[in-house]
Amino acid sequence: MDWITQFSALDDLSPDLRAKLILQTQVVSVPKDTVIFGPGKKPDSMMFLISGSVRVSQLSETGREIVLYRINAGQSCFLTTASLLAYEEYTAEGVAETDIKAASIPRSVFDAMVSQSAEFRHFIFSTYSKRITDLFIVIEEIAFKRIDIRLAYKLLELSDENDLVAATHQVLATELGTAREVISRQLQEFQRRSWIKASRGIVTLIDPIALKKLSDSE
Amino acid sequence: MDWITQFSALDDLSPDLRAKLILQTQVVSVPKDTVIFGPGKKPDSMMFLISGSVRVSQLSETGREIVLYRINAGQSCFLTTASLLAYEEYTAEGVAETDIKAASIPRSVFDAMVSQSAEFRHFIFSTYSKRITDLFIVIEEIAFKRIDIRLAYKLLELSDENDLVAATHQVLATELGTAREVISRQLQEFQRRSWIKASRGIVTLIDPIALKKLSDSE
DNA sequence: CTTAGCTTAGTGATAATGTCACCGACAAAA
DNA sequence: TTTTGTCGGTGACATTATCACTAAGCTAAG
Repeated sequence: MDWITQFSALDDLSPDLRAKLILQTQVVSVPKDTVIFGPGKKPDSMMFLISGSVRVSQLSETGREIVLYRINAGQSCFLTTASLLAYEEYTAEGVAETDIKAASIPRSVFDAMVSQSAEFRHFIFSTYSKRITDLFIVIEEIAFKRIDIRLAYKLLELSDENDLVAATHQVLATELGTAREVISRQLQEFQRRSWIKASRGIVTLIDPIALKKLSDSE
Repeated sequence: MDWITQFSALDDLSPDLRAKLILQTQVVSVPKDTVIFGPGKKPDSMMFLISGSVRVSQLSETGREIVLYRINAGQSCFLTTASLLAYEEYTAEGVAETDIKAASIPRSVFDAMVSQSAEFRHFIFSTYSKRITDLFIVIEEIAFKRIDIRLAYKLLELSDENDLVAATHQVLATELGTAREVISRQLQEFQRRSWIKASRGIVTLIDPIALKKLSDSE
């Protein structure tokens, strides 16, 4: 199966370039929880994610952590790209959140594709642009938004079709870059208002409307 | 005078591409304090900064603001690039901190250069990479570092050869994404310890060594 | 089944940071 | 010289972070 079909942004790639790209890349599988890159672990090729998701977070010296964004299927991992192109060191870490499949693209092939295909260029620059937007949003939120608003938003984001959030307080704290105790206390407050029901490792949303209202209140 | 000489990363550009680039770009002058791009103000071309500096900051709905990074001479402004390439809307704002000169590059010329020159590609990707690193650092600092440490660092960064910092408390607050009162109180504490002398619009560093020591303390 | 050991969550005390409302000091312009 | 706007100071209070500890729930080994 041709992995490029997963990348709708590359639909318009010319047949010969498409063939060339497939020929020169390799599909790799990586098990869940693998550290793809991080401090002291340089990626060895550029990754285009075919299935699964990768969580990218920033680590602090003090052991705290904040989730920056996620790479989903059909997106390229711009940190592996940037890391290989610009020889910069990053302090961020990328971890496979699920078992993943990715196309591994050598530097030289990447460079050739950028040179030869306007579609490929557009895809790459769009990816960069999207990530930068994500980072801007993270900055705005941690700098200016109240933690209860951010938590309400995150609960809605992480909830499944049954309004369940399978996450420990610590995981939620990491998502928002705060401390576990802060999350525990906020969840107690939400529970007191009957917006959620908290149990070990699971948060049940009872009143998602109320949470939505809070998360929207600037 | 050939503006490309200001961009050492483009030294290796081939003579014909260099000539082409100069021919197809326009050098523009922009006075200090001009808003180059921002919410509701899209840039109309990509900018390569020849002289001066541009301050890029993120605005919040509540009127607060945080400085994300600066573009200096010899660097390209990747937000104008990203904005024109990816049609994304950004909430960040770019302001000329000084009178500036910049090379204005049309989209089509940019695309052609990326296609035809490996050196140009490298320059562009390096710029992107550098900015992302800057944003990572900002996130780490606002999420995990104490404000006194960040302020000490910023004072050292902004001080001139006479250990003077020409900035109001409000400006320092914006640099760090915090409130003026917080800065006022921290400066009072620094002054109490005889590390600085504060007067209207000016901070004099009396003991930069002590400030350095604080800013280095994890 | 029971208990030991680990993970997860709860709590009080205190520190650090942010917010609000206001005041006074200073400086440039009228 | 008066007015006006910018800048900085302050108290009261709210929010968030940190620290040290306890307790509760889950799992697996004895």
